[in-house]
Formats: sequence, structure tokens, C-alpha cells
Amino acid sequence: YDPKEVEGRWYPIWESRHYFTPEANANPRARVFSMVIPPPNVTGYLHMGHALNHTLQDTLARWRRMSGDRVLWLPGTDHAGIATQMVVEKQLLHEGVNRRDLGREKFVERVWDWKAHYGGTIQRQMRVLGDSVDWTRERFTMDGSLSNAVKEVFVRLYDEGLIYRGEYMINWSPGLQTAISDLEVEMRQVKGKLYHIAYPVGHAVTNRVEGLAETYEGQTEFSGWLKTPDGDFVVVATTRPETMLADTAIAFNPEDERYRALAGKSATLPLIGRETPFIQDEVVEKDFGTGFLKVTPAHDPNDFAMGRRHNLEFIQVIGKDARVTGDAPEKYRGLDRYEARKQVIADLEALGLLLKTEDYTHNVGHCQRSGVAIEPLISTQWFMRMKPLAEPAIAAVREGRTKFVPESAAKIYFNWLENIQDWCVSRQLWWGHRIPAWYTPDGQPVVARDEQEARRRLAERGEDPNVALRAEEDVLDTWFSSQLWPFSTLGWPDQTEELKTYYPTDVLVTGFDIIFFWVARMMMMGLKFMGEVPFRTVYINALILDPEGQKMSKTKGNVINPLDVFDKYGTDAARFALTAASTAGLTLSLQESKLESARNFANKIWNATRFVLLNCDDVLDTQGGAPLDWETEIAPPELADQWILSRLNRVGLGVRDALGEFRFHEAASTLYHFFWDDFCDWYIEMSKPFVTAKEPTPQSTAVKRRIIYVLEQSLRLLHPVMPFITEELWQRLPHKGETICLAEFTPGDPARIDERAEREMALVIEVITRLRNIRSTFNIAPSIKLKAQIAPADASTRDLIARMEDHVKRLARIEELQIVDKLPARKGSARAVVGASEIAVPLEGLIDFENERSRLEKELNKLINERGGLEKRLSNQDFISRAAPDVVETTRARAEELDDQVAKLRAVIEAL
RNA sequence: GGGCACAUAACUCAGCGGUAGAGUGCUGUCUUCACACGGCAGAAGUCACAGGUUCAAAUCCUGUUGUGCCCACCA
Repeated sequence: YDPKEVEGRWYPIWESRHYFTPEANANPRARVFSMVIPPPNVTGYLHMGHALNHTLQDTLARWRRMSGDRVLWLPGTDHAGIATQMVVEKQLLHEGVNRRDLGREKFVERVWDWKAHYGGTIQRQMRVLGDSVDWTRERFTMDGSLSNAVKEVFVRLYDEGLIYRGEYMINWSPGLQTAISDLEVEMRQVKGKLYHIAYPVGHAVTNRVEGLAETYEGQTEFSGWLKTPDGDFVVVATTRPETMLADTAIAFNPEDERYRALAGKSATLPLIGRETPFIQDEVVEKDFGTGFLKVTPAHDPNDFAMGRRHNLEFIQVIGKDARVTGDAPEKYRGLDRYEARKQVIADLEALGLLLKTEDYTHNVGHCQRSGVAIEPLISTQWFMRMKPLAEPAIAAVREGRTKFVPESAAKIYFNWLENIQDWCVSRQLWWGHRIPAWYTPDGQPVVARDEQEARRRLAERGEDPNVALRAEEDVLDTWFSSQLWPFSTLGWPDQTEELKTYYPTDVLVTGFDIIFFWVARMMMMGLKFMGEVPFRTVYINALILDPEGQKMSKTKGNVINPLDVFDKYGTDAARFALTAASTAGLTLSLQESKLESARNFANKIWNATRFVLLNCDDVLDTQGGAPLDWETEIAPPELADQWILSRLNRVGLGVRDALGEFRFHEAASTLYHFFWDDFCDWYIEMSKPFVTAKEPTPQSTAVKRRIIYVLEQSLRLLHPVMPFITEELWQRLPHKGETICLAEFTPGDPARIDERAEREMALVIEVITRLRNIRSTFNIAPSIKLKAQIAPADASTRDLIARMEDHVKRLARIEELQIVDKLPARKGSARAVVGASEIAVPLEGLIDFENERSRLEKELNKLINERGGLEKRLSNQDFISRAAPDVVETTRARAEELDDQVAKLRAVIEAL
């Protein structure tokens, strides 16, 4: 099977015929099933995570669509503020242009140009993957209607006091020159130094102090308070000595008795000369360093909070460019923060105040996008108040209105929401949604949907509505618009039909890394503005690891491109492998063996169908007539037919249930074993004599039609996971309808499950397997035809064997099968016990007695072992009285059966 | 520092109260008229360790060890 010839042919047809719009379902009473795609970045390209995420969504969408639902799977992309701006800036750089040279307006135009030319990569790749999304409803987070929703939400939240503007400490990315949210900060382990610095108390230091380090080293009772002939000093430990230029206090723990006497006093800041008071604060750990903490309220989040608590002065010495500002002494001004660090250290060293430098590994916040170390700065930004929004979002999941699968993912969600901090939503970028605010000449903000409304609001405030207004320059965090995705894409704030029909969505499929960024925020916004959760179920798909079990990352160079995988194994196979690997786990390692197995499976499907087409052409209605109906009985079904029909229905039910509960691996493996083992290895094999018969008989025609029926139904079951190969093959079979995409998903019917047929077939299979086993054990060439005798356990088994005699003979390569009441006690025959029936294969001259004895003894041991376990239970009075009666009953029955088998095997071994 | 997972066959993983399954790999065998990306047969696991609950534990509880992930302001 060559997937390349087939895949790629079908998508254009599906798309042009609009099979994937909900309108393709004409049934007015159809149930609605909706999903929105997690919008990939417009700059994005398909990676393995998408391949998995989309395969699972597509499987659900196709399955629901084939099950009669009106399905909307809405696609789209995210404008990805920072990522996209960076891409275009890089492009400009090649032209030797800086974005500032271009100006904001021109730059934004360039971004739109870029999108028009290069923004369609992932959409093309989604078609390669087979995503059955409704392209007629594709959205982009910067679309007019979505921007409108953004403005509306911003204004409403502001009016309610849930958005505010203020001066706080934020994460500043010197790389991107913008504020970023806590979530965009990534902690990295950095090997740094911990510097111990002495601050004089009650005196200033202008000349070098000698011997301080030795004094510090020699402290017997470790203390940061050094009393020397040169005066008193306190020692602080810091990883960022350059920030001392902005110190405005020194803190110690109120419980710390060592330093209590310093309360109310102050130290003199070296290099600066500023008096910095001692303060007492709980956050200081007595046991860390010396127990003194330098407080830099303008450059550290902790110190910022402390500064507020203690009314400290906020002095900023590092600017947005990460260089020392004019508020520092002249000699440091303009130095980069790391240069400043060196200089400060050198200067302290010169004064004899640097007492100790030790290696120190600690975590430093870095900008996720630019990789540059964050500079905590005080800045005026827009914030969203999260606590009041988080509470309903927590409640909704607790009450089960939205369910996480796997359930454990909800814990991640709760954990974050319960400790949520306000969200800095403004960004100093050009690409994104402009914050809908204007400033009066005196700098007062007016938040409004447009300038006109801003003026109206001024008038309402009693202010002059005709002043010159300056529009806010900042844009919103990309996630601000993403969080509205489930309803902004459906027309909100207008109360559209679409919104009524498709909101809330049924399922959201996404990765756990995005629970905070996106899922939690969508929950908050959905509840706030729609009054209802945005999705009933959140399915968290696994994180894909490389074959070594490592996280894929560009720096490790172990990233696997899904398109390469599709190319090598076929898209259907890759999809099948991903589905089959989607267990309840949080990770999934992509094994080559799984891909090979899936590729072989596709090949098996191809060849099995090829066999059927080749041999059953006389009953194919190639004119595309009605599909063959199982009920069309030309000849009565025999056991194999009853059995495969039962299995088909059982599998239909099983796959339905598995998909309904997001047990994707179970659906995949059920299909795999049904198709390969049941259909190919047993049903087709048993049907071969009929199928390949030279002269057609009513029975051969019936069997052919049944094979085609089962095959056609199987392709439907497989289609949600393997859309291309199934469409290709389905089109070559008799079928109703123009595409398998809209064919009915084989509904398993419990009434068609035939327990008796399955039980009987299991026995026949075991008889055949035992006979083959004997052949294999004694290494009997296939060319040698054997005779066999079987003594059935009872009349019904005798009847069963008689009915299936031809199959048994052919599949076990037996030329003569005698059904007898009792096996003759003949030496030189290999024996087996199946249930209560016994089998003998006369092997005069061929049998190796030792071989046979060990084979049988091994078998016997297995049985005895099992019997022993049962005996232990049955002889236990507590088991009899306390275990469930049906368990006791089946245990007894099994014990009896084993007793019988053991007795028979013993007899056989003795006869040897 | 806090939280969450996970430890089952050589590898990757299912199973999650009635003494173990899959895919790959491995062994043997067969080029039998769909498929060697195949058929047939087979070998392989004291279910990490120690306690406990239960008539019964890979499965539930506790602890130990090991591994992974997430969150967090120890300067």
C-alpha cells in the first residue's frame, strides 16, 4: 500500500463539497456537537503536539458526524502578538529596516501583508492531516468581529472595576521592551554568586576598612552584626549587588533577637551614603544568610510588597533598557545591569566591604519569548482583577458543569485558580488589539469602545468632551482575545443564532501546558459573559516525548516533524499510532515500533480489501447501489457468519463507548484486533473455500456478500481514525451515499450480539490452534497431511465439530477428522484436551515421546497450578460465605472443569 | 519549599479488587493462489520494596526507595 497515492486526493473533494459544515446534516432534529480548535499561532507550523491534538479532535468530529450529529468544528488562528511581531521584525531586519523607522501604522500594515503571504502554513498542514474542520467559519483573533468582542469585554470589565490601570511591579522584558505576565516568565536555574556586603551602621565609609572580612569569617556565634573598632556593620547577602544603589531599607525578622537592638536605627548605604532604616518583617528568614535582607522596593517583587507595607521610598536605578538610570551616582549611569554589577562589586571590594563571594545556583525569571532575564520594574500598566472571576470558574468545575479528562488535570486547574494573581494585560507592542482607552491632556484615562464614546463619557463625567484625546498606545496580551474564542468566534456580543446553537461547545481538546494560559481564562470569560461554561468536557491530551522518553525541544535537537512521519509511514498510520498511544497518561512517547505497526495495519486493510475486491467481483454492485444488507439471505448463515456479525456489533458498541469516554487507545486497539484477528485471520480464512470457488453456489454468493458487508461496515468504524484509506477503499465497494464521511457509523446493536456463536467459535478456534500446536511441536512439514481424532465432550460439541469439520480440517491441515466417542488408547499419538473434549493425532514414527511428555506435563502443571489456587479459595469458609455468590459459583464450575481436564491429561500421560 | 503523577515481559505501554495483556523485539517454522509491512506456532513477568485493609490485592490504604512533571518571592 502506498499512502502517498491515496492521501491528498480526498481532502480537496471533501472540502469543496462542504461535507464538514454543520449544514451538511439536513436532519432538523439532529443533536449538535461543537468544538473550537485551539487556535495555533498564525506564524505556526504543525508540530507533533498539533498532530496528536488534531487527530483526536478530528476522530471525535468524524465519529459524531457519522453518528448523525450536526457537527461544527471551528478552525482559526491566533494573531500571536509577540511571536508575529518578532517574525516581521526579523524580516525587516533583512531589509535593513527597523520597525521604528517604519512607524507604527506602516509596521502593522506589514504584519497584515506578512499574514496574507505566509500566514496559511498551518491551515495547509491541517488539510494534510485531514482535519474535518468547517473552513467556511474560519476565524482569526484579529478579525473585525473578534476585535469588537475584545473591546466590548475590556470596556465592560473596566466599568465593573475588574480592569484597572495602576503603577505596580511588573515583569519587564528588556529583550522585547514590553511588560509580560507572570505566566510568560520562565524560571531558569542560573549559576550566580551570593555576595556578602557590609553596610556601616551609624557612620559612613569613605576609605577602605581593613580586616572586616576576617572579622566576619571569625564570628563564633554567627551573626551579621559586626562590632569593630571602626564602628558597627551589618552584613547582607545578595545575588544582585547592583540593586543596592536603590536600597531604601534593611530588614530582619521581628523574632530575630540578635538584631532587635537595631530597631529604629539605620545603616548608611555604601557608595551612596543614603541612610536606610532597619525594618522588621516576617518574610525575612532568620536562618538565611545573616538574617539581614537588603530591601530594594523598586527592583524586586518581594521588596516592592515590603516597601508598600513599610511606606518605603521607591528609587529606580535600572531602566527599561536594563541600564542604570540617572537616579544613580554618575559613575554607574548608562551601565548595563551586569556591567553595573561588576562595578559595584569592584567599588565595594575597594572599600573592604565585600566580605565574601560564594557560588550560588538559583532561579532567575526569564522572558519565555526572548530568553532575556526579566527585570522587575515599577510601571503603569493595565491589570485584570482575577479573584472575582476565578471563583465561579472554580465552582463550575467543582459542580461538574465542566469535566476534566483525565480527572487529575482538574487539580492543576484548581491549584492555579485558587492562588491566582492579578493579570497584567497591557503590552508595549504594536501588533495586537489596541487597548480601547484615551487620555485627556492631563493624562486621565477614559475607557470606551471608540473615541466618540470616550467623549460622551467625558461629558457624562462633567468634563469637557472636546479636549484633545490621545489614544492608548499599548495593546493587549494575546491571551486576552484567545480567552474569548469559544464565543467571539460565534458572533458575540451579538446574540446570534450561531451562538445559541453552538455555545457551549461539547469538548475542548488541548495540552496541559495551556490550562492556565487558556482553559482557565476561557472558563472565567465564558461564565462572565455567556453565563455558562464554554465547554462540557476538557480533554487533556498527552505531551509527546521522543522515542527516548525525552521532551522534544529545539535546543536538544530531538524534535520530530510530523510531516516527515506522515511521509514515511502515511498520515492514516501516523494518526492511528497517535490514537492507539493516547492512554490516560500525561505523556506519550512516540515509538518507531508503534508507527511501523500502524503502517502494517493500513497495509493489512488495503490488502484485505484488495483480496475481497479481487474475489468477490461477481457480487459487487459497481453501479453504487444500496449497500449489501446482512439480512439478504441467499443461504443460511453458518457459525462463522453468525460469529463475525456478533463481533462486528460488539466492536461497534465498544468503539462507541470508548470514544464517548475518550478512551482513544481502547477504540484503536479494539478496531485493530477486530479487523486483523477476527476478520482477516479467521473470517476471511474460513470463507476462502467459498470465495475462491470456481462455480458460484448460493452459499458462496451469500458468503461473499457477507464479507463485503462486514468489510464495508468495518471501514466506517475505522474512518474517524484513518480517514483517507477508508474513503479510498469504501468508494470501491458497494455503498450508499457519496462519501464515507457522511455514512452512518456502524451502530452496534446489542440484540445482534450472539453469545452462543462467540462461545462456539472460541472452541473451534481452540481446537484448530491445538492441532496446529501439535504440528508445530513435532516439526511436521506442511506437506504432510495428518489424521486426527476428536472425542467431543457432549452432544452439542459433537454437533458443533461436525458442522465445522471442513473448516477444522482445512485450517489445521488435517486430511481426515474422526469424531469418536472415546479415543483409542493408542501409543504414538499426540494428545490435547480442549474443555472437556479430547483430541488425538496419530503420529507413528513422527512422535518424540520425551518431547510429547514434556509438552503435556507443562500443560498439566499449568492446570494444576490454577486448580490449586481455586482450591485454596474454595476450602476457605470465609470465601464461601462472604464472596459474591456468582463468584463462588463460577469458581466451583471452573474447578470442576479443571478437575476433568487434569484427569484426562493424567491418563494421557500415563498411557505414554 | 509546596503540589501532582508514575514504578507491570528486553523496550514502550494497557489493565486498577477475583493470581496478568498488547505492540515491537525474541525463538521455531512456512515463500500455501490478499498481504514477508505476511501466515502459523512458541518462549518470556516473585506486577519497585515493606507493612496494612479484605474471604481475595498488580489493583485500595500507609510508609520506603527511585523517576518525571507543575507551582513557588528564600535574598
